[in-house]
Amino acid sequence: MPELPEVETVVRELRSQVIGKDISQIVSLRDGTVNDRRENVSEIGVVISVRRRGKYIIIDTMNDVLLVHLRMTGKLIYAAEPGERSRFCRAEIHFKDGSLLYFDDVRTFGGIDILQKSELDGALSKLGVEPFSDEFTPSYLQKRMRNRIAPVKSILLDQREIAGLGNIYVCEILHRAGISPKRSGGKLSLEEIEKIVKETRQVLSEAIDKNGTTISDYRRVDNKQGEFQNFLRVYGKKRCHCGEEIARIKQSGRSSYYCPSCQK
DNA sequence: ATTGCTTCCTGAGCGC
DNA sequence: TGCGCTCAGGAAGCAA
Repeated sequence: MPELPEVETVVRELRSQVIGKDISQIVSLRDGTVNDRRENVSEIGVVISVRRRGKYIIIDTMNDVLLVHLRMTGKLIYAAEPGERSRFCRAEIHFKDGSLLYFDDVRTFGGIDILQKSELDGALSKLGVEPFSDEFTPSYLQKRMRNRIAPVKSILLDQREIAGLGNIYVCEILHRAGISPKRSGGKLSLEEIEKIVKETRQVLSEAIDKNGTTISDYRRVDNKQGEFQNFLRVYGKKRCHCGEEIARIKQSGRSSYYCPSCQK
């Protein structure tokens, strides 16, 4: 499930593959995957830059902008020339030099929006702070947690509060911070909030260094897997390093893994 | 304003 | 071998 480290890995790899290339066409192989929201449909143009905001991939071109979200099972796979499509290929981005990006997506939740540059800010306006920005401080998080009765797990997953965290990394962050996912956000001490901020940056940095976590579908642009799945401490685990059995509970429809002994 | 549930989708894994 | 069931979950939409 691509979260910030996986999307960041894809963005870095896309930069080295597609910047400077001229888009010839975008082929939609399934209704709903590609959404062209421009008023005037014309040449998209050369790729100027590739960026990330939360879990969104932003591909800036000369004339427009492509906003890609991988959701659960989306992948962007580079090929120097057209070959056999995967069974789950939903779209293709073709370049004038003959190379292309396949957009594969088993569960079809992901998509590619083609926007006018002026629409981009609006499309991203609801997203909260970036974990690596200066705005993500204990004081910011404390304000967002204040008086909240919702579990800290749910608040950290909310993209309007912090952009980029998903189920796997929130489980890992709370485990490293020693905080139970069941705790109400409003009941956390400043010291605990400081730990969350520190461990968020730490876990995400380590995961980016390992090119993300491949549990099932996530792949890099060259179709390789990430390696951080080998360093997970709690997500999908049976036993904690302390010897205690890892507990698994459902919180708003998602699995939370935690160690009842290490996380209070 | 906050919260939590439902929905979208399809493959994998499991019991029988 | 194959059927039916459950599970995985990001985020929008909606109801309370």
